[in-house]
Amino acid sequence: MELSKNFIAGEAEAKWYAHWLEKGYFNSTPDEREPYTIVIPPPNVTGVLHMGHCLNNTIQDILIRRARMQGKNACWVPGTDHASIATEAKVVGMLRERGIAKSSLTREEFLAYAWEWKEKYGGIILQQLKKLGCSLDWNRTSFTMDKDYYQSVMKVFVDLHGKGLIYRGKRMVNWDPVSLTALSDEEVIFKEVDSKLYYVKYLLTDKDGQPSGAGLTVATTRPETILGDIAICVNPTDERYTNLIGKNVLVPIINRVIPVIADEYVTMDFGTGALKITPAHDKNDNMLGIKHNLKAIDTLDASGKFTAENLMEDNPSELVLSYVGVDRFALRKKIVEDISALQLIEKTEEYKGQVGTSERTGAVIEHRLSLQWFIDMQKFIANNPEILSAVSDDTIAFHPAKLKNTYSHWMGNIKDWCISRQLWWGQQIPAWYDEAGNVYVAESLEALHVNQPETIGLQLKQDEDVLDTWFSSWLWPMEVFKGISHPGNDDIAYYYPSTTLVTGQDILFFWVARMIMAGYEYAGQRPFKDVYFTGMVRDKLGRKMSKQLGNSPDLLALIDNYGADAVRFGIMVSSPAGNDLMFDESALEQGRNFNNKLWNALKLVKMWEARVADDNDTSDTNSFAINWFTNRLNEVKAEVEILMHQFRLSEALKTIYSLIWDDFCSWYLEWVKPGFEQPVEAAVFNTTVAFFEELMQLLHPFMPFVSEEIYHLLRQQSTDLCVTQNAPTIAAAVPVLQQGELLKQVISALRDARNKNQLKPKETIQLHIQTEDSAAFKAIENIISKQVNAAAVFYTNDTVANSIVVAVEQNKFYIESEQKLDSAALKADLLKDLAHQQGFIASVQKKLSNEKFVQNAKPEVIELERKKLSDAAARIKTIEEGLAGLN
RNA sequence: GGGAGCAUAGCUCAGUUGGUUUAGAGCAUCUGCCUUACAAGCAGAGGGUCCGCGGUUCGAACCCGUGUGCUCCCA
Repeated sequence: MELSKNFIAGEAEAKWYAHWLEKGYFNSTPDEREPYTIVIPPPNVTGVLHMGHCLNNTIQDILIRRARMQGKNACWVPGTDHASIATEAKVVGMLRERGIAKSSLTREEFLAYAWEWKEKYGGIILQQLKKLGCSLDWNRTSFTMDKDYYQSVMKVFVDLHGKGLIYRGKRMVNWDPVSLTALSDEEVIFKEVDSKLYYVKYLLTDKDGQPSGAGLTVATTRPETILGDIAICVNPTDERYTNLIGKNVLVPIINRVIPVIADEYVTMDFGTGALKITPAHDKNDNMLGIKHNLKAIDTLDASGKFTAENLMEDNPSELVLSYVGVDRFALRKKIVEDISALQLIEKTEEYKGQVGTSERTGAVIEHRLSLQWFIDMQKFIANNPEILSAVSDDTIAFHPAKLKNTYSHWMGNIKDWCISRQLWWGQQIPAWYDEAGNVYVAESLEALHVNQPETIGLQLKQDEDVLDTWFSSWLWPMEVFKGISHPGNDDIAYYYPSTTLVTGQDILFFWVARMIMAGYEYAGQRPFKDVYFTGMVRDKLGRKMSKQLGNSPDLLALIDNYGADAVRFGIMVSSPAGNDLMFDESALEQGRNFNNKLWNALKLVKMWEARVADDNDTSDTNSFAINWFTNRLNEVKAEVEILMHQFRLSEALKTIYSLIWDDFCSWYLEWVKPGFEQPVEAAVFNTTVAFFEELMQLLHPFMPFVSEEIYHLLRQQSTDLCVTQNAPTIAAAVPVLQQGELLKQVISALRDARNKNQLKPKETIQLHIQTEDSAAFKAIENIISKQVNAAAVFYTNDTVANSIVVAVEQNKFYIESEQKLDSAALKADLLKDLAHQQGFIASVQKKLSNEKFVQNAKPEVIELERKKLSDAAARIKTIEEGLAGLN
């Protein structure tokens, strides 16, 4: 069969993926084998595959394919997340383009559009994962809004509510005035922005409440909230203000009389040391407001526009009423102007401050008081102390382990989790209100009527809000096996807890921590044994990938250009565990070149097929080569096993790459390669094919397509590589490996000497070997002469005059050639080496002559130093002989 | 403001309880080769104040202190 010039990735990918699916290799059902379970971090249902997914899922596929080849029952569960905020934003955007406003729709109409959108775009991302070669059990595809899943979320809400872990409360929340919803702390991104610090004067009042002329200056970045001020706060130890504590001041424009109070919270050296308190619009102010029992006056509505609704007690002036409906940023300007007109702005300073923005819409968030549902996290953790201990004692092992600190630090400072979102797309909160405002919680209205018959006949209205997306995805490792909706079923009993979770560091708190919480609360055990955290994929300049920068490559185009295996190789070879990854397309090129290298090695072996010798003779040289590679392969298999166990995937791949490219192709194949059109020994051919198969097996989890293709082209196979079980690893024989290393060193040193002396590759040499072990060299002299282009090999006990001398360990090699040697260059080279050796020997001698070293160091260390000394001395002797021979 | 981490070749990174030749790999660079598997290749080479300073030790890239620079998380 004629093989194409290069490996054609696209054809192999389509062919093998379809074949694997048809054979059902990726499907798993419980049996007597040990399970190896991974649940995919569910991507957003309407998302498309990006580099982060590529990294993440390649890693998962490597782990799951390797487990499958190790005889485990490998189960990798796919699925998607309904992603309430992101998806709703997309649907709203789509409707806007069609000229439909969300506000003109009923909830049911909107949800119909959303489902339509989901049916159309949902799952595209899953198709893309197939392109990457991901071996997911597609029969198990889950979605966080599937009927059972939805019901399990309801069940958990009701359960936690019943346990007193969920409460409803008016709290200060992060409010996104664009999407009109509360955000959890984790959804707020702090950005540094240039703003201004305004110094505003509040006039002191006399006994009659009239302005006394004197004033108190407050520095603020948010003058638009001034009309909600309820107090001025100073530090009680601040001598500048002690006489003012207890006095009253007037709020500019609205002329509300407010007190000056004292609290240690206030930093004396920020601004003027006096802080205005606006409990409705700032978290810290709110905290102070509660402490000092102050009223909160809300002056901004849900969309961040001014409202006078709560100002009626202040008899608002026409000026104040003119602000109604003005957006917060315009309002800031207006109020500054108006206070300025009252001559109450003392000065303005430039200020760099941190501003919270919404992760989804980018809008500057407001702190806003609103009625939300919360989970009492302290209590939750107190009920399940394993949430903390499991991570600290490695019951759940984090890779890299440094994230354990981050986890425990976060857990130690945990805040209650706001789980309600003012959206429609998602699980609607299962709470109903009667006309009197009483709240009833139940899995459904029917359930409510059954549980609390007194509610029958009441006018009930369900809570408008939905639950935070993470309130459903924290159940993922259980509910993909229907562990919540159908407790105790065969799947959950077999697959849970899952083996490894692979996810991004950025969702450690959002998701990983909460799955651990849910795992202990609802399954009574850890949700996974190991967590492998990936870093962020950045571009080669270290920038985050973003649409604005346009530095986010189109993954499918990359797969088309380089092939899926090359993409997998490229992303894995440059991905240190847990660190950010600088993505560079040249890594993919390396992957494609590797494919090609494999392909060419295959072509060589296939060429031999027609020329296998009839007899069964095997030369000593070839026996040596085979024996060496057998052991080298065993050595690397053991190394890879350790690396995989430590989740050092990138290093495992590099190790395999080097084994194939360097040891197999550059050394082994060259050693056993017959001369032009010469027959190949039967043993060489058969063993080489077997080696090649083992190499493909080792590589398969990383590069599944090219390995499967080559495996089948090597010879007729009875099964597929994808499910071929690994043979147990055999310990390598060290002496054979050492001999191989010596041979490589000799060849490299001789080639280097040839190169330095500008001997043309085609020019043959006479090689003289001076060694104490000529028998060892006789077995491999054919390899040496082939590799360094020697016409003849001699053994000698003496220096060979007018030759290039090369020393490797205790052995000396003399190169004789027709070409005249450049003795000056040779001499310079030898002198340089001599100086290096002498420097080295001096440092070793210094160590050995140090009595304290000899007394304290371990015997084997001293022994080693002695060996270094004798090796170096021998080497110096050789160099000196070489120098003498040149003169 | 609080916490965590990082700094090794031009770039990206290894370097296991402190001792395995005065530090390794891949990529990039340079030199020579179109050698019948492979120029998407082959053979070789050069390149480092292990961030600075101080300390512990017989011995430090590794441990301790300190300074500098960077990154991330939290407020």
